[in-house]
Amino acid sequence: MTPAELSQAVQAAVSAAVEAGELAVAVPEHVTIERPKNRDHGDYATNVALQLAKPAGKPPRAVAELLAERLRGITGVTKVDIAGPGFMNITLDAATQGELARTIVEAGPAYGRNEALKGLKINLEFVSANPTGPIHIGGVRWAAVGDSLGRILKATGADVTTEYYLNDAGVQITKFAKSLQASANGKPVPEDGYVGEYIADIAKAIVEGVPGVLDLSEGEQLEVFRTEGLKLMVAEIQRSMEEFGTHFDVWFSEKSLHDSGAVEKAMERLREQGHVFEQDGAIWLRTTDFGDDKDRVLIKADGETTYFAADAAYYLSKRDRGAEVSVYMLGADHHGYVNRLKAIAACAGDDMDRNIEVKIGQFVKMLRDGQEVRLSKRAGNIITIDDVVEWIGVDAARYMLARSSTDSTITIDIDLVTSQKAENPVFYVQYAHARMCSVQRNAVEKGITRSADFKPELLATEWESNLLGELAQFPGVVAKSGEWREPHHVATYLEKLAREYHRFYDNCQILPKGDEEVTDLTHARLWLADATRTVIANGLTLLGVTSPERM
RNA sequence: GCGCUCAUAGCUCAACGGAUAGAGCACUUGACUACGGAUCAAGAGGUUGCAGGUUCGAAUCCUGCUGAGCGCACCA
Repeated sequence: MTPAELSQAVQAAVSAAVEAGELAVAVPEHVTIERPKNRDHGDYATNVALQLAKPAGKPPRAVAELLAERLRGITGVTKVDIAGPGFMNITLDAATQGELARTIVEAGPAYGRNEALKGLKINLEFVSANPTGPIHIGGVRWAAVGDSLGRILKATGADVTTEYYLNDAGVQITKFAKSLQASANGKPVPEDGYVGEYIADIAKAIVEGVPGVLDLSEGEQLEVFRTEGLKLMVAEIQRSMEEFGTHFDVWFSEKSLHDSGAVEKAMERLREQGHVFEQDGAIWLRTTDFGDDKDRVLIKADGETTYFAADAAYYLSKRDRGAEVSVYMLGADHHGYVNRLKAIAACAGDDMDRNIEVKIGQFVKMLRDGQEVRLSKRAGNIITIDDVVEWIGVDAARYMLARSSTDSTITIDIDLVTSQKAENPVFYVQYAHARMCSVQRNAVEKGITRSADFKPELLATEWESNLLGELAQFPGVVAKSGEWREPHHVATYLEKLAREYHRFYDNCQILPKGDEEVTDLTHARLWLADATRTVIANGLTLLGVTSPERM
């Protein structure tokens, strides 16, 4: 029996009590079933009686007693205790719990998928760093978190489009082009230009790829450096993302919004909604109607459209392409945009509490020898994605960046994460997987094939029970991560699961020792080990981390 | 000045408003003639920044304070 099934059973018990006239309450839509920290409290616990006590006008323990009586009649439930203020502690029999191992193995990669967000169309935009340089560490965090979130949302039934917004229009691109041009001509970097070896690399590539470029007039040259530089920089970003295992369904060009007239159309739509006005020769959007601290300019007095106008057009583009929810993942230095972005949605007539979500990610620090690392050879005073991959590898980088809440600033100690001796969370989880693969290899060597005749009731020790209980949590964890847009719960979960597996492994011999007989217990434990391997692999896949068979 | 985010073990981080706040690292002590010791077991380590409030119950929600990071353009 899974927690979800148990939850339904409790709901049914509430319904039955209501129908019997014993409880005058509305049946709750969700009944929380949790795994008690203290196993003396049973296999599962629910606080539903505490929640229903007030509306029912009865003491919590009395409500609990009504429900407990009904739950005790369910097959597989061996005990229902009432504890503390009114918790119901539920104990299942071993066979009912053990059956889960078969369910998981048979589901394979599908175990964990759920329908919590079934059919919801979500646009997930992340990284979106300016194509004027390599992706820096903040962008790397979003690549890890955003890509994982995309995978989790898909597993949760959502219809997700992942997207990278390329700011390929505007003054920063001109600055970038001028920096390339200066480099190609052996001139010093212009005021406020971009510095770093990558500028020289790209400039050189352009000079080699476009013969005669340096013979063109200054203005013609600049155009070549603009278009070619952009092309090369975007290609490099795409390569970096690809190598990082991060996939975007759409690379959306800001320039295309301007070129296609989408910006003008967007402003027209906002005007129809009544939030556009003119003042001091400029065109404004009255974002203060929806909580922004000042109104925003769409068209400057000189006739130029602003970046903000493109943002508005971009939001509407996402909407037009079917997104019910647009999720923006921004760095902490952009938190000032939250209100204005949400105001765009509201000004367009959307629900700013539902149709748009803005997530803010805090900064990442990297340490080596106890000192913060700030410098990158290739790009001056920033750490690039390639630096991170070179230092700690894709798996460790993705895992470490995705395992913490984006609300926390995080510090990654390069020495810890790369050390062969020091344990670290990535290897801890991966090792559990490799260990199970090893057991399976040994089983094959011994000629043991997991029997279809599975006796779940044999998985009865506390270690097996704990492991099964943890395995049962997985679909709920995935659903929660998706609903809350917080991938780190998957990592936290995997660490707990790996811990339970290692405990099981150390206390429960799976394969026969020496010339001992192969027993039903051998088979039952192989089912359990295989189920655990499946869940760890599924979880690591959601994080975009590999599941090695050997380490 | 205004606003956003954060503050949990020596360090890095967890904890749907729930029971005794948990892991890993580091530290102490044990366990390989058993499937991988990158593991396990035991120990030590906390006034959840401070002060109030809400309630059956607060690290979590509210208010104030302190401290840190960031942001407050007709820039992008």
